[in-house]
Amino acid sequence: RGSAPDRAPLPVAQENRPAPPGTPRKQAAASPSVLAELQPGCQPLATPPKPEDGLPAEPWTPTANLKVLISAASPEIRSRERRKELSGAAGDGLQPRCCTQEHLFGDEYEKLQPSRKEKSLGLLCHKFLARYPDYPSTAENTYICLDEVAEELNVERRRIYDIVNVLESLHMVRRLAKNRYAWHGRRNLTKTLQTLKKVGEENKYTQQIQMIKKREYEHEFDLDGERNEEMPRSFVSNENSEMCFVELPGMEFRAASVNSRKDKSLRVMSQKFVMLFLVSTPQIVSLEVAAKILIGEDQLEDLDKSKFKTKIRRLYDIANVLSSLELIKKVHVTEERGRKPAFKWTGPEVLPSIQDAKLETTSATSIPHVSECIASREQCSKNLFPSSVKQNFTRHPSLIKLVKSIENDRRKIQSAPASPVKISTTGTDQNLSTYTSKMSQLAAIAQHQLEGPSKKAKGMKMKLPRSTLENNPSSPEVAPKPETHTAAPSQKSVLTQPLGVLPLSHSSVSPVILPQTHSGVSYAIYLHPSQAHTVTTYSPSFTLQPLPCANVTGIKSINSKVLNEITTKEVDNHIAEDDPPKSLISMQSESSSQRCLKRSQALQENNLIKKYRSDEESLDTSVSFFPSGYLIPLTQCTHHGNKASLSNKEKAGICLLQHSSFSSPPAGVIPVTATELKAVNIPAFHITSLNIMLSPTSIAAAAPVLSNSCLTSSNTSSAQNPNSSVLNFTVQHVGLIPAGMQVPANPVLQHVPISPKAENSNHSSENTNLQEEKVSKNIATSLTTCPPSVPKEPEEPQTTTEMFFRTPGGPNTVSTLSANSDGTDRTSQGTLYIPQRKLEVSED
DNA sequence: TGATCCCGCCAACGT
DNA sequence: ACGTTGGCGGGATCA
Repeated sequence: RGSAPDRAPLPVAQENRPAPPGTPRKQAAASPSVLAELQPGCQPLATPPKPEDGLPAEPWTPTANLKVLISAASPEIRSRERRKELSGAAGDGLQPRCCTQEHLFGDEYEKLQPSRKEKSLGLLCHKFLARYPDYPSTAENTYICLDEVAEELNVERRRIYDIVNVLESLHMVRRLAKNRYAWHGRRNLTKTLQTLKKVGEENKYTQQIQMIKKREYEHEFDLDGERNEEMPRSFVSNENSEMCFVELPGMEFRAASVNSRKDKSLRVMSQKFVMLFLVSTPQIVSLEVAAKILIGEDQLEDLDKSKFKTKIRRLYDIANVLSSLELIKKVHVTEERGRKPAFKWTGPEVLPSIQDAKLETTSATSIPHVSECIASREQCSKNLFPSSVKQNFTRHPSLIKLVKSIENDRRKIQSAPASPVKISTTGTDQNLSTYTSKMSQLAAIAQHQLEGPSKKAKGMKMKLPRSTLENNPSSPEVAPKPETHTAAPSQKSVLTQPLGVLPLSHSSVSPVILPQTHSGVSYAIYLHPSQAHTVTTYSPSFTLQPLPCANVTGIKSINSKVLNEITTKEVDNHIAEDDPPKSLISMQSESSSQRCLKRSQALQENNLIKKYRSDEESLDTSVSFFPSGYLIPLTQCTHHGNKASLSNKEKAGICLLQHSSFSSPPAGVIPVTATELKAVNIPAFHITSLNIMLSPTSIAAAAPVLSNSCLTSSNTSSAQNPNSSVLNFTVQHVGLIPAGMQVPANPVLQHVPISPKAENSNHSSENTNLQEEKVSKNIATSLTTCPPSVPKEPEEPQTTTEMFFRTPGGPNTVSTLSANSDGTDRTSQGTLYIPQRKLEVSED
C-alpha cells in the first residue's frame, strides 16, 4: 500500500465529511463542543494570558507542576463523555472548575483554568515521562497501559498515542499488545540515534536539505530556478519514500505487528525528523524544510498546501514530544526572508558508529563519549545485531503462513505471563505509587527534570545478564572486544543471536539485507513497495556495486553531479570552519566495508538459519526476532503481529544478525542499502543477489541460502566483479582513498569522483540567525538547565567491551565529535560537508 | 496575522 | 460488531 494510496482514502473520506461539515461534525460532537464552549468561554474571559504564562514560566517547579496537575486533575476527559451525556447543567456540575472558576475570577481561577498550554502535548508528555524512569533497570520490565495512563493523566487516549508513537520511534517504548507497551526509557536511545543517523546519512538527508534550501533560494532570488531543480527533486524525493521505519534489534516486533497503516505515520515521521537533526551540521532544522523532506519528492513544487500544512502540524506534535525529551529545542532561524520556526538538536551527540569508533579507536578512546558508545553498542549488540530490512515486495504466501504460525506460537508463549509486570522491586513500587498519586507525579516530574540530562551514563551500561526478556541472552563472550572479531564467532552468533533470516524464497520477495552500516548498529527498514520503483537515490556505496543496469549508472552520475553542485558551495565554508578529521573518512569507508562484512556474516548465519529455526524454541530465550516475521523470535517481546499486515508492507524482510563482534572490521563486502536498490530501480531481489555475490567472504555458500530464487534471477548481475568493488572498499577502508572514491574496476558503475571544487557560493542560509525560542512555555527547559553531570552508574565491566565505557560526560561533551558525522557524510557523498552556517542563536 | 497545535471525527485495524 | 489506533485537518489560541 503505497503511501499515496493510503492517503487517498482517508483524506477523501474526511473531506467528504467536511463538506457537510462544520455543522454536522460539531453537532455530533455537540457534547464535547459544549465542553469546549464551557471552558473556552470561561477561560477566554478570565484566563487569557496569565495562567499560561504563570505555569509555563515556572514550569517545572513543584508548585507549577502542582498547579498543572490540579488543573489537569479535573476530570476533563472522563467527564467529557459524561458531559456529553449530561451535556447540560450536569456537565457543569461535573466540571466544577469551570463554573467555579467563573465565579472565582481570581488568580486561582486563572490557575485552575486549563489553558491551551496546559493541555499541550508537551506538557502532557512531561507528565507521561515523569511516570517512568529514564533508565529503567534492565532486570525488570515496566509496562505501560495506555488506558491507565490516559485516565491518570486525564487526557484522551488519542493524545497518549501521539506521545507513545513518538517514543516508540525512538525505541523508548515498545508495543507489546494493544493497549500495552513496554517502557525502555532512554536505555536504547543512543543506539537508536546512531541508527537513525546512519539511516539518515544513507538517505542523503543532508543533500536533500541542501537541495531544498537551494531551491528556496532560487525561488527567492529568481523565480525561474525551477529547471535546475529537476535533478534535485528526484534526488530529494527518493529517500523518504523508501524508508519506512527503522527498528533496532530487539525492538522490532511492534513494527511488524503494529505497522499497518503506519508507514508514514507519526512514528516514521518522527524518525525522519530526528534523522534530519542528526545529519545536519548545524543541528538545526526548520519546520519548513523538515516538512518538505518528509512530504517527499512527489510533491515538489506543487506543494500541496494543505498537505504541507498538515505535515507541519504533525511536526509540531512530534517536536513537542521531542522537546519534552529534551532532544530538541525550539528556535527561530532568521534568514533574509524572515524568521522561520525551527528546532535545534539538544540531545546527545551521536557518534557515527561503533565500527567507526573502533577504527579510530586510538583517537576515539580518548573521547569518553565514543568509548561509551562503543561499549554500549557492544553490550547491546547482542540484541541489536540483527538487521532486517523490509521491503516493498510482498511476502510469499507460504512465508506468510509460516510467519503467522510462528507468531502465534510466540504470542502464546508471551501471553503466558511469564514475568510479572512491573512487580516488586523498589523501583517498580515507586512507579506504582506514582501512578496513584499525582503529587508523586509532580515530584517525579521535578526529579525527572533534574536528572534528565544525566541519565545517559546509566543507559549506557547494559548488562549482559539481563533478564531474558530484555535482551538476548547472549553469552558474555558474545560481546567481544570491538576490534577482535573473527569469523569464528559466527557460530556463536547463531546461537547467541537470533538470526532470523528467512530464506527469501520467491522472486517477489526479496529480502534485502541491510548492511550494517558503519555504525555497526543494525536496523531494519521498511520500504514501501510503491516507492521502490520510483525512487532514485544516489548513494556512494551504490557505485561500488556491479549492476548491469545502464540506467543506474546514468542516474547515479547525475545525482552525484547535482549533489556536488549543490553541496559544494557550502562545503568550502564548512571546511574552513572545521575540518573533519581524515579519520572520519577512513571511518566511513570502513563502515561500508563493515557492512559488507556483516552481510557476509549474515549470509553465513543464514545458512545456519534453518538450524536455528529448528532450534527455535530452545533458543527462544536468547533469540530475538524480527519484525518481518521472517524471524522467529522469540524473546520476550510479544510480537503479535499480524502477518497479514506484514505481508502487505513488508514483503520480505531479512533479518540478519550481526554481531558487532563478528564483524571484523574491514571485510570487503559491498553494502547495499535499500535506498540504493531503489535508486537503481532494480527489483530488490536483484540487489539482494548482488549483495550476496559481492560478499567476498561467504558469498558462495551463503548466497544460495539467502536468496535462492533471488540469485537465480539476478545471477546475471552477479557475474560482475565483486573483486573490484571489494578492492574499492578495501582501499577505502585502508584509507588509501576517500570513501567517496572508487577504483574504477567496474566501468558501469563508475562513480564520478567528486572533486570538491567549491563554487564558494554561500547560501543565504549562512546568514541565518537563530533565535532560540523562549522556552518559558516549556517546563522542561527550565528544569533542563540542571547540568547533567550525573555520573553513570558504576558498572562492572563485564566484558572487555565494557572497559571502554567511560563515564560519559554530558551529552554535549563530545561536541567535537560532531564533526565526525559531518565528515562522514561528506566523505560518503564525496562532497557534501555542510558548513556550519553561522547561525546566531539567540535565546529569548 | 501568522504560528501553534488542540480536538476529535472517523477510517483502518485488530480481535 | 465492537474496541483500538491514529491520520487528518478544522479552527481555536497564542504571540
